[in-house]
Amino acid sequence: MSINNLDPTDTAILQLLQHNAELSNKEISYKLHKSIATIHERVKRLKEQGYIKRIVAILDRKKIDRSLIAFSHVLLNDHTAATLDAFEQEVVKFTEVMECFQMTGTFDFILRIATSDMEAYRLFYRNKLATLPNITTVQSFFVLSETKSETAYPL
Amino acid sequence: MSINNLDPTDTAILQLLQHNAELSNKEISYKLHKSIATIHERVKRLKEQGYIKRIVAILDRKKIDRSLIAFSHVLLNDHTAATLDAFEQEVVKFTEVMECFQMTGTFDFILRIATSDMEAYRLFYRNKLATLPNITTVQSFFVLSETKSETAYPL
DNA sequence: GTTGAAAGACCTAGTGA
DNA sequence: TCACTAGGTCTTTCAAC
Repeated sequence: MSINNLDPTDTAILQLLQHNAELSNKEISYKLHKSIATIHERVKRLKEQGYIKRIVAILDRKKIDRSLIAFSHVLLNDHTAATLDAFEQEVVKFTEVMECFQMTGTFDFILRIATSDMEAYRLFYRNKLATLPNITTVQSFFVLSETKSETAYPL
Repeated sequence: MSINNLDPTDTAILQLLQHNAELSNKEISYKLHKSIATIHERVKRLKEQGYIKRIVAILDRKKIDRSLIAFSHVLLNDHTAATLDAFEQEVVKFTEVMECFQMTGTFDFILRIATSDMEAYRLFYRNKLATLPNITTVQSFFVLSETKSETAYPL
């Protein structure tokens, strides 16, 4: 449940793999002054126990035509479980929706939307998001520039 | 520059690796009905050309004591280049700041903050974020639940 | 751009310390 | 946890198509 299950070696391994999962067990063992067998065992356990959810390739979104990122704040008509569930169930199906969080505060959801450009966002908004039932308001904010974008948590 | 440089094989490789970068060239070659050498060559090129920025381990943030995610909207006093640059330069140093985007609209930056709990967020806010110069307002929104969180862009 | 083959590196499980 | 072993798999290169 907690980070307290992890000793300094586990933590160091996670730290390394968060930044570069192409490191071989051999390279990690060298960096951490441990045997290959130890690293192999640790990594296997960290995956089995779910600390490492998956290993993925991070792409340059500008090179694959996803230059525009928008954050959209969605407010629903009512907050019954049925309405919330129905919205979540539908919105996650849209491929433009990279993330969906239910929030505290003055609105219900934050969506992170990735599209090629403003026109593509407009089409997404008109033809997909705005067609969902029970939406009161959608407020959209657009990313001008990305100052920091990190997938690795400090440990 | 564009996705148009990519043929269907490249696209398929990126699609696979975005979801699971542990796939071997052999497994990919089997899935795509190509030779191992071809896949090897393609992946190498996709990395060299920057389509694949890096391969990383995605951790379960709740297991490593980063249960609370906040989105913070920051408005600065003025919008001179010097003020914007100074803010960016300092805010990215905070390890709690996972992402920082400069935005269009009614505020200047969106930060995604990861902390262990509300008390840790309070400390971050009081001792780090609020100490930066030229901040007019900070509005914070907290994640109740994560409905979707995807690193893979559709291709 | 693609292929098969071949050498070398790596992974993985097992043993014993 | 470590060192060592050994079989199997994967990576990487290259000549050839």
